[in-house]
Amino acid sequence: MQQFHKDTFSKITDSKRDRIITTAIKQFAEQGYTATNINHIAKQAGISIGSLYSYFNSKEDLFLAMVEIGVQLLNDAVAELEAFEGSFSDTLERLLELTVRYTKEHPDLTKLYLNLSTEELAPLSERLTERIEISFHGFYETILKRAQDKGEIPPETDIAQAAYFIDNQVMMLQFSLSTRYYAQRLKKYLGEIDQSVLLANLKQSILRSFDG
Amino acid sequence: MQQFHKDTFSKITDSKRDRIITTAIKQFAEQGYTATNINHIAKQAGISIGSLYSYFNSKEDLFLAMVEIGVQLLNDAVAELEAFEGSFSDTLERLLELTVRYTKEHPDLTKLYLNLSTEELAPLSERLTERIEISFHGFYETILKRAQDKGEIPPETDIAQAAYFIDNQVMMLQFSLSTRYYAQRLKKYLGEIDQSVLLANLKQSILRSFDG
Amino acid sequence: MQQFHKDTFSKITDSKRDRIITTAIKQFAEQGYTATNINHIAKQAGISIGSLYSYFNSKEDLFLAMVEIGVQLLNDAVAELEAFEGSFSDTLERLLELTVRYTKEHPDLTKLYLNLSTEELAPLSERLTERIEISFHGFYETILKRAQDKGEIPPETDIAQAAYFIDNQVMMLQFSLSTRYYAQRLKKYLGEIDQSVLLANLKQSILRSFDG
Amino acid sequence: MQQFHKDTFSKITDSKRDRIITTAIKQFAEQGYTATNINHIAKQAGISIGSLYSYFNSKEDLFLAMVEIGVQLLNDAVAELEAFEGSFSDTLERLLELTVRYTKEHPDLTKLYLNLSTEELAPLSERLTERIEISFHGFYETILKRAQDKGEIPPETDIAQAAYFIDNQVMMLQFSLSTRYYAQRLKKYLGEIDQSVLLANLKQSILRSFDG
DNA sequence: AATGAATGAGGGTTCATTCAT
DNA sequence: CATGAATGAACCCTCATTCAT
Repeated sequence: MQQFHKDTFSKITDSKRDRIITTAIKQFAEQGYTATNINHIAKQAGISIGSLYSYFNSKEDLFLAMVEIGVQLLNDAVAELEAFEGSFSDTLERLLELTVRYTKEHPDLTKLYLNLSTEELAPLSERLTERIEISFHGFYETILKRAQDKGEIPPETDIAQAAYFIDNQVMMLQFSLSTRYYAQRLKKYLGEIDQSVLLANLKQSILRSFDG
Repeated sequence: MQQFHKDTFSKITDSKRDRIITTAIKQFAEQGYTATNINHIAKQAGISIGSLYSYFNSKEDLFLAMVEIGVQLLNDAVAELEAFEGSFSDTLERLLELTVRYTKEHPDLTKLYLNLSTEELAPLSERLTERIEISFHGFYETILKRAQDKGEIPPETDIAQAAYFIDNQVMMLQFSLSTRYYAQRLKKYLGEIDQSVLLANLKQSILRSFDG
Repeated sequence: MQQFHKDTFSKITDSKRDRIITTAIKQFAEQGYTATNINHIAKQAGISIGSLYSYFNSKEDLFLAMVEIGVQLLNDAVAELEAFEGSFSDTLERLLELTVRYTKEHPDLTKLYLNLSTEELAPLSERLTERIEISFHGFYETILKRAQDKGEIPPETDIAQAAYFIDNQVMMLQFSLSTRYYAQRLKKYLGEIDQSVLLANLKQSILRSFDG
Repeated sequence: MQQFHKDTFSKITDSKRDRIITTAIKQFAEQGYTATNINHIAKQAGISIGSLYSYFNSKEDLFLAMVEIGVQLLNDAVAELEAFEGSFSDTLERLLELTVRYTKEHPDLTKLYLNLSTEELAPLSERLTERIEISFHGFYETILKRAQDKGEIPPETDIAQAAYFIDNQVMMLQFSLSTRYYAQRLKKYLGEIDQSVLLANLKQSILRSFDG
């Protein structure tokens, strides 16, 4: 599988690598791909531009490498959750809590993801196709199938579609928790709502949508 | 209320205005705000840069004017729907159909909207705050209240939250219908699904979420 | 003798002509020739750009016409003074007073003149050569010759040079009274000096320079 | 104390730095601030625009840096003169000679200075306020005080004003020696005068202005 | 005569990438 | 390997001038 960074990037000190990652992700997240200045990233990360180019072949690769890191983080978190054995309702609750925690810990990654989903970056996102979103997708199918087996949701439920609808809500939740625009939109709809109430209601709404 | 174009823009021929609007929206939608070249827009629209700047004070204003046009179009469509008097289920069906139609007719506007929601453009979107999204917001509350009055949904339903969750699904639907990234995501979840099936299922899922 | 405005400029209403003159002189004076925008002048003067170009062939001509008007104003003031029959000392005093009055009434004209003297505008100033500065030059020679005849200054005084040195001081006085830079310079040298004291001392200094 | 160039400008080869300085000063001097094209300066100095912008943050800074260099040159020259211990008359003579020499060696710097004094550049000149003109100002006061102590000029002489009047003449001399406009003006007053005669007369005129 | 929309070359500045040290 | 100076195409925007109405 292709990698977006050169081998040298694996060999540098953790501290330097972290500085680059943190800085680059932040800049790309906040300014978008085109408006972000690679030279500024290097300067702010305390390395030379030459070095940056010895770790990544181009701006594009740097960007994709950063996205990949974000995806990996999410993958790890979800994998942890997949092991959880509880009722469907509890799993859903944990999923939402995890989503909130992940998004609050890494708000820049969600912004980055939103940027990536933009038409401007479709050519870039296509270079990522195989790797991205595997995580949640598989997870949803797993827990839904399990719930179906346990009779928690009706046997006639179309699992793929259910997974898709749930993911829609989860994604919008992420956006709402990390970007100004969607936060503002949420506020317009719900005012200064308590987060736990929102999560509880979202869970109930999802659960109910399986009834019938 | 503030306007983003200069008065001169109202005075030019419809054909010229349409060429500018179509070209500008397309470029901004496909390339994003920063990567879009104002001079290219002018050339492609068949006018001089000087003229473009006599219609709009800046790239920013041009962009916002284009977004406003998109919002207006959506407002008009929704207003039409608001007059419809049918069952909640039928109204929902019409809403989804309208969404599909609008999105397919104006895929660039949805892309534009996605761009606008990006953190990079938060400063711009804040210049629009009052105007945008009013349309759907009010519409949802109206039809939900009406449904509640008619006993089609439970009296204890939190209308604001229901509206928000529905809008989440509708927005994701729009993105899925107009941007490569979300289309790809939908395909990963659902394969080459028939659109009418998707809509029917989405409607059922939403309706069920009110039961309980 | 060449004129810098077209005939049409003579035919418009006084009010319109005055508005143009006031606005143009102010802009040129404050922003310099190159940085001044002709279209802005037209707008601010309440006329169309087309009209402006029907009065003047070019930006250059407009500028020169404005300078010419300033020179004419000064000529008139000096001519009035030339008729004065008093002692050399009194004449000098009146000259300085006149200079102050003229400069305070028309600070923009002095700024304009300073701009004109700049190397950038040498090609323009050369188009004015015959007309400009005639006024003061002749005036100085006249009063100095008169003073020499009356025995107020020594017969061996080189009148041309004396005139030149006096004009130097008068010009610097004008600059000091109308431009920020020279006002600041004066303040550095003399602090918050009373103007009448400055004038009195300048007169004395000039008078003394003839003694010996 | 603030500096107008970036650190990089100090690190380049002398030859390159000199080429930039010479070219920039010449262009600014001859065309004025606004009409000067930064890209032309770069090209003529044999460097890229990008490089120029890596030495200076903006056109404004480049301009101010050039002015500062001129001021420094003058400061150095004056400092040299301040050490001279001779009669007041001899000192004055040396001052005028120095002025002539400096102005002929660096005619562009005087033109630059004239530009700077223009109202258009008042905002820029204010960024320089503390540094500029200190040189001559202090020098005049020093030599005048010394002359007063030695009884060469009357004890009641107002030194600040005398300094100011002398500087006026010295500045006009500089302008006359380096700019077309003031050279032309001098010619109108004095014809094709021998320079040494002019200097001698100016010195006498100044000296006489202290008698009484 | 008056208008002001239209033009497009030109200007200050940025930034991804290269390469000599 | 690391550095950061150097490059120059490209971008947003301005403005003197023209010309159809």
